[in-house]
Amino acid sequence: MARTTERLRRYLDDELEECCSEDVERRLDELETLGTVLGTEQVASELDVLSALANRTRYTLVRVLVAAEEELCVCELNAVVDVSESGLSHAISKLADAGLVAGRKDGRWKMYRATNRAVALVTVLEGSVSTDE
Amino acid sequence: MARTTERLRRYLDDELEECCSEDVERRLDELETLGTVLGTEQVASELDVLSALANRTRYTLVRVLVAAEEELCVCELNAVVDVSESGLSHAISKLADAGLVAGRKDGRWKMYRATNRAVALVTVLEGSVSTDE
DNA sequence: AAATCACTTGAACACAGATTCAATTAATCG
DNA sequence: CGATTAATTGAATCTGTGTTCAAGTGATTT
Repeated sequence: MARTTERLRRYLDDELEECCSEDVERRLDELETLGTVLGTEQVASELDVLSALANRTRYTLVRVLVAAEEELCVCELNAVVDVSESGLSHAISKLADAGLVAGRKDGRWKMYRATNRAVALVTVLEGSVSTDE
Repeated sequence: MARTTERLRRYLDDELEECCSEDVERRLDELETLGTVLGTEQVASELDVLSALANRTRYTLVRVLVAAEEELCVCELNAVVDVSESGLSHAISKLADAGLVAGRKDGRWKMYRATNRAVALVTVLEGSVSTDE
């Protein structure tokens, strides 16, 4: 961090014609603030969502459920991904924890649907990735 | 897959009063279609973006750059995350590959800014995670 | 031009995460 | 009720990813 502060000071020297240690302190504070505008808890929660989506199996499940626009049975989902029954269950469980899918029991079958959160994220991702690149 | 198909058949039996093997075939096709509406390449690209974001260090960098609404020097970014200089560089590199940040060299300093893609994703994530839960 | 500086790259290691197998729960069927 | 079925859970394993250390690049300063 000492190393970092030195370099930052030199940068600020460059940037703002002249610069005193107060300026460095102030800038460090500003940067600190940028990082903590939203609580750690919120960020942790967002990271959970991202981690849940960042996997081929799970992202495929979410994409299918969003595209389906209806709830699907676990046994149907089994047909779209290439993992064991158990692997599928683990995947769904992680998605449910992240609030990306929601389940409902119907007799001996279990139905899952995509949540609004999932729809919003998939939509933005599709749009963003297809347009600018 | 044989196992899967059997179960799916029983489910469809349950669902549609009666059901023949054609129905099962058709449903399998429908599910297949749902998964492949958008190309594999597109999905791979979306997964790259998600993987890039799904990490505390990298997500923090993106959040800070989005919040800053201006380009920041690497030496400034070094002050907001807790990794080595090298670790920071690797992180930025992965974000750049995913099209989430873009860099510009300015003399001996290097400046990075968040891309539109990053702004869109962070915005939706913040909104989605704070609102419905 | 040698030295310093800002940043990047590659290799190595250590840890986390994804998948599977085996066992378990909750529900229906005979 | 015992058996079968759908789905879940936990333990174990194996792969992949994040981080660091050491070395390298390109720019700037003296």
